[in-house]
Amino acid sequence: MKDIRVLLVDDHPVVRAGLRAMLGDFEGIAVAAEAADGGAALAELSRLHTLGEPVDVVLMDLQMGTGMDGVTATGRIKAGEAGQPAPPVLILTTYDTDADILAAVEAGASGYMLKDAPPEQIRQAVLAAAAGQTALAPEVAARLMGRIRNPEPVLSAREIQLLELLATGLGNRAIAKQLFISEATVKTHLVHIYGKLGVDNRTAAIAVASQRRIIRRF
Amino acid sequence: MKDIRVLLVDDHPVVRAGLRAMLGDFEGIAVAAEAADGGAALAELSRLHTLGEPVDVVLMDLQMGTGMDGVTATGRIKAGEAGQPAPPVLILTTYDTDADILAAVEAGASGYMLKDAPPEQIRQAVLAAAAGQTALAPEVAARLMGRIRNPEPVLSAREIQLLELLATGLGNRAIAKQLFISEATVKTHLVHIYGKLGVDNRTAAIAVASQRRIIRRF
DNA sequence: ACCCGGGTCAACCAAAAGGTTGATAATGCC
DNA sequence: GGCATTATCAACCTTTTGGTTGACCCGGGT
Repeated sequence: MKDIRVLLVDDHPVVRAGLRAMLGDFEGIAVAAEAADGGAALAELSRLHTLGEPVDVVLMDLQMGTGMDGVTATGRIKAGEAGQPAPPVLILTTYDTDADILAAVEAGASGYMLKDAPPEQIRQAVLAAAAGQTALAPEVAARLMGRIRNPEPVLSAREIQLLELLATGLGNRAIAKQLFISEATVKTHLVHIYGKLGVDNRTAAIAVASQRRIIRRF
Repeated sequence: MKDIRVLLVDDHPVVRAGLRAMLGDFEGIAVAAEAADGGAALAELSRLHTLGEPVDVVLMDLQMGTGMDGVTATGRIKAGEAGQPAPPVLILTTYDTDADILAAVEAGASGYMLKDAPPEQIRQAVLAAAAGQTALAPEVAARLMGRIRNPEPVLSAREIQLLELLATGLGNRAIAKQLFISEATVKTHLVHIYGKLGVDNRTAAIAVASQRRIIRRF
């Protein structure tokens, strides 16, 4: 049986070395190439494709220090930009926030693993991905289950808009002026936001909202 | 010449494998042991110390998923809890915010490197640490230089500590309890912080501080 | 010895934010 | 037509923050 050919995509040389060593120790898995960001990954895939040596699985980090991020790259790979058929993309990242997971799945990822997973788990995930199956880390699966059972309150567009101004440090009066509404309305919105986020002051609201990636992060 | 014996401390098996492979390729450096968190690191150091095989350098991550974090572990190593003389601790982490750097240096770290550094840079840092010198990543060094040239507002360590609690959404009373100081003192610190950052409320302070990478945010 | 900056605390007042109730209006859905 | 949701505003009150002044202690440097 031929080895499963893997493309590593991660901006950290240390992590790439670790995966190379780890995967190299496994039977039936070979590291075909590496890339430091999404753009390089697309280029590598194209190159290998035209060489007639397509990769079977892409192991992709989400946050790259510089260059194209993992979600974008996944989407473009799945769109066939690096040759058809597009290989399965297995996300291997550090964080497991709802927004990250959803974005990755929407982009077409066929798995989501965490970097602190034991080697055996990563091996299983690569095999599953190569076989066309999906592979979720237990932690990730558990979180999705919890979310389905108990869906978190959804903020309205207006509330998110307010939250963004809030995060810039504006006071209620300034926010009111920005949005052409009265200060009273701002306060009403804030009360609703606090309720939905489970907090009782603006700084905590910002902390929770940015942690859940409801608003942008710096 | 005897090899430099290194202890790896990182909660990610992947990263440990990467460092093991990377350092193993270098002449004069050998990985003596590994640990998945600060507690395990202390235990390993003690064990090796009593065996008469002390390590020469500790390569330590800052944020461990679970267990004792890197700053705490560094402090306790430097306090001699794992045998005297305490080995130099080289921080190898992902983020380079003022808060992280200051905490590490205060705990007694003799270097601060970033995980996306090229292998050669990491090698140099390990050699420097083993020789009793300090080793800062160029990015970190540049930031410190910029701060020296610029007499811009320099926040004290205490003020940064406050800022971090602030960003979690705590009120003044809660912050006071956390730091074992009075609410009056918290307010005094806040006024100073506002002055230095050029703002007049807590949310704006958080916005500015995270934008200037004084504190870290998700 | 002296001064200075950092950290600590207190008292006071003004301003802002938080919490509650209640009301109006537009929207979309069953 | 009713119903729920969202957005809007007001009045009222309590709590928290912000701003100021002044004070004490400690450690480092001139």
